[in-house]
This record gives sequence, structure tokens and C-alpha cells, in this order.
Amino acid sequence: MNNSQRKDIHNSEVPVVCQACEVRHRGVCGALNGEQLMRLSKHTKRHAISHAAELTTGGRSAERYANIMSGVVKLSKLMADGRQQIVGLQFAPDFVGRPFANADGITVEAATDVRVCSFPRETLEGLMEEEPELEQRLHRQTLRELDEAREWMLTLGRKNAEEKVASFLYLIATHVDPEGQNGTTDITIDLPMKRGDIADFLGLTIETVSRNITKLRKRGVIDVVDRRTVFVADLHRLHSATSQDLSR
Amino acid sequence: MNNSQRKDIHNSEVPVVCQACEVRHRGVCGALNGEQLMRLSKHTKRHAISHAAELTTGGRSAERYANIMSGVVKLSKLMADGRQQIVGLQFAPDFVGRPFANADGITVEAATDVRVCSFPRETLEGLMEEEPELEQRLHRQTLRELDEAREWMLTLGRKNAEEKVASFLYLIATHVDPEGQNGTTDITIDLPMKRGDIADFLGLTIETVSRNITKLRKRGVIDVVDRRTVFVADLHRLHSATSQDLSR
DNA sequence: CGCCTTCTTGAGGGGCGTCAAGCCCAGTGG
DNA sequence: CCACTGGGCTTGACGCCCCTCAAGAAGGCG
Repeated sequence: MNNSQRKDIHNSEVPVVCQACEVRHRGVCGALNGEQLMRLSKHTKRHAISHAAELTTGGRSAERYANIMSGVVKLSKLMADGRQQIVGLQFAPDFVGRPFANADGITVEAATDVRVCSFPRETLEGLMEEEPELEQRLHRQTLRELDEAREWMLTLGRKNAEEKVASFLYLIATHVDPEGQNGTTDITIDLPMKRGDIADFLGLTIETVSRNITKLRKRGVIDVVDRRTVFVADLHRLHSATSQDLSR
Repeated sequence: MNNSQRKDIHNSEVPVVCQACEVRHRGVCGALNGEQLMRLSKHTKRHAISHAAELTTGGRSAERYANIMSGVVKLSKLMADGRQQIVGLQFAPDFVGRPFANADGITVEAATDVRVCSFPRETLEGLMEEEPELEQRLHRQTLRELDEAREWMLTLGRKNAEEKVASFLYLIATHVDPEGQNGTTDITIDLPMKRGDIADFLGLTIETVSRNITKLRKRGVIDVVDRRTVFVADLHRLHSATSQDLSR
């Protein structure tokens, strides 16, 4: 099962660093041919970013864009008095960074330890002009993020605390998906963030998150292996906990 | 001040219907040259859609895309038991419709009376391939919608009822903006939707919306002219009501 | 005028926030 | 090896904000 070389007709043209890249075909790089990849890779850097570090500091702010190779990145907004709301989570192989300027007041942080492959803004924008499919891929990712944001607006505005927590667990379960999970209905979830982050994601407090994890456990929807790992015996059961019919 | 003809060097090439179009330069059409506009306009239709009608019915679902010429369009999500959340509002000259497939479970309705200029899906997608700037414009609008959705997530998750209502009024004030409002700090807002819609937008109930409009009136932040019109004497005052510092 | 829809206002209750105490566990140093 | 410490998490007690239920006011329209 030599996954690393599938589909590369002219492997000689593909940069060595890219040949070994886990997300090479799925990320935005999938839109580029060997020659373009070669040019891009001349300017790329791999970074390991440890948990809780901001991605926007250290000169890498709007200067560099990046692909997530592993880990989870969180986007959040902060109010003057300290209230905080997480407005997006990104997983490999998502693209991080904002084409065409400003990301008004959004903080980008590593939720877990993260590995990224970054490159200068100008390099990507140069490639965008010559390769329309690149812009199309970015456009599609933006549309996907918009869908997720809207799904989350429904959760924030109209679900109660228990449904919110179940929704979060379901989201993580379906995203961190380590290639397996096909056909299986049970899954062990490694929570990528601590209770405080989950609270900021759900528009709740730490205590309410904790109480409702306990509630789901007592109802038998989940098993709490340890504070960072949850076992779900039946994903459908979890899914139905994300929106109980309250009208009866 | 002949606004209608500004900037058209070769007006002869521009379709007559487009020459009179109020949003011709600002919408996605701004990316097209005369010849392309001519081709597009062969397939466009103007529609007047009256208040509360769905835009996705009558064969105009994924078949046709549209530009909003006037009025307000609302996007909403509905849960099985009737709970509803409005996840987006669109104003002229926004583009309505989803490039590349499915708009998973989103209902598109006219919030007010609306006029649109619509065209078949294939026509637009054909033009997108030959004119990259068209895709770029759509991409930029998607990014703007994403920003707005995230701003709204902060409102839904972390603001109290009074701040939510103030945020809604401020949003409308800064969007419906009838060309004027430059330099002035007061504005009369014509609310584009009824209390129930506002509640669905804010994740509140009708009663709470009503109570907090009253509250803002009694605090002198707004004047309620009639149930559909609000006068704001000082926009800055309204803005500061959108996020009072609760930490002291 | 009567009817219907929309909006406002009040009274009461519940869900989630606030405050506080205690548990679990990893890290540190004696 | 164990006491100490500190961060993260859980659990309880209590209170407030917003929802629920209900009645009435204000328009709009035949």
C-alpha cells in the first residue's frame, strides 16, 4: 500500500519534501502541478507549534500562510472585558490564513501541538493568478467554513447545554477521524482541547460543560475514559443527543 | 450627477438592462466586460419577490443564481421540533446562490419585498471559467459572509439579551444605509423584519426582544417611531450598547 | 366595527451562571 | 519516597436572566 506515491505520474518533478507529505493531495497543494509545487516548495518551511502558541506572532502574521499537517487550530474572538468565543476549528489538511487582507480581530492559536507547512503570502498569490484551480480550492474551503459556522450558529442560538456538548463531541468525532471509523459505529475520541476551550466554543461556562459531560455519561451516551478521552459506543445515539425533539 | 453611466467607456457594448442597473458595478457583474455581460444578460430575468416568499421554490432552487437589486434576503436553519435560527442576512448587491453544489439545509426567503436579477447556473459557471476575476469576486463575498457569521457567533454565544438587540440594530443601521449617513451620527432605521425574525436571528424569544427594545428606549439609546422604525440619535451610543464592559 | 396579526407587558419558573469547596494528577523538590 | 504545589476538573448551593404562559394593547384590513 504505497500511499506516498500514488497518482504522481512525474514523480521526478515533485519536490522531495512534498512526496512525503501526508496532506499533499488533499490540501490546496493538490491543485498544483510538479513545476508549480517545485517553485512553492523553495519558500516553504515546516514548523512545529506547541500547544497554546499563537500562530500570528513571530512575523508569521499576515506575512505567511500555512497548511495544517497535523493537530488542531482554533480561531477565536475576544471582547474587551475578557469574554471569549471560539469561532472556528481547523484540522489537517486545512489552509490557514486570509487571502485578500484583514482577518478582523480573530486570534489564531494552536489548540493542540500542531505541525504546519508555511509559505510567504506573495508566493501563494502569484500562483493563484496563474492557476485558477488554486483559487477555486481556497474558495471551496471558505464555503465549507461558512457552512460550519452556520451550523454552529444554530447550536449557539437554539440548543440547550446538553445538546451543545453532544454537538461538540459529535463534531470532534467526525473530524479527528483517524482514517478508520469506516462502517464502525463506535469510536474513541481524544479531545483536542480542555474544558475552558470547549466552554468558549459552546458559549457556556466550564462548570456547565463539566456537568453536561457527566449527564451524557450517566445517560449512557458516552464513556469517560479519562479527562481527555471519551469513548462513544454508538455514534447514532450521540447524534440524536445533539438535537432532542423538545416539542413533546 | 449622472450616476447611471459612470465609467462605461464602451456603453454601446453594455446591455440596456444592465446600463440602468443600480448594482451593476458593485455586484459580481462588475467583473465582466461588455461582451460577457451581453452574453449573461441574454439569460437573465428580473423578478419581484414579495415578502416571506421562498426563493428556492418554483424551479429557481439550485437551477438559478441571482443578484439582489433591492430588499433583504434571510437565510435560516430549521430544527425538527420547530426551533429556528437565522444564519445570514443579505442586502443589495449581494449574490445569492451556492457555487459548487449543496447549501445543506438552509432556507432562503425574502425578508422584505425583494427584487432580484437571476440567471441559470450553467451560464454563470461558464463565465467563471473564462473570467477568473468573477470567481475572485464570489470568493471575496464568501469571505465577507464568513466574517459576518463569526461576528454573529460572538454575539450569540457571549452577549446578553440587551447587547444582542443593540447589535442587531447596529448591524441594520450600518447595512441598509441609504447612500447617505456620511459624517452624520444620527440615522432612522427601517427594520426589515418583524420581532419574530429578530428573535430567530438573536437566539431569543419575541418577548425578550420586545422587552429589550423597550429597555434601550428607556435608556435613551433609541427612539421608537413606530413598530417598524427606530430613530438613533447617536450611533456611537448604540455601538457602545452592543458590548458593555461587564467586568466592572 | 369586528377580526386577525403583531407587539407589549406582567407574573412565575427553570436553566445556566456565579461562587466556592474539594478531588485528581503531574511536576518539583526535599 | 513523600509532602507540597498548582492547574484542571467536578460537584454543590444559590441567584439571576431569560423562557413560558397569559392577557391586553395597537394597528391593518375587509
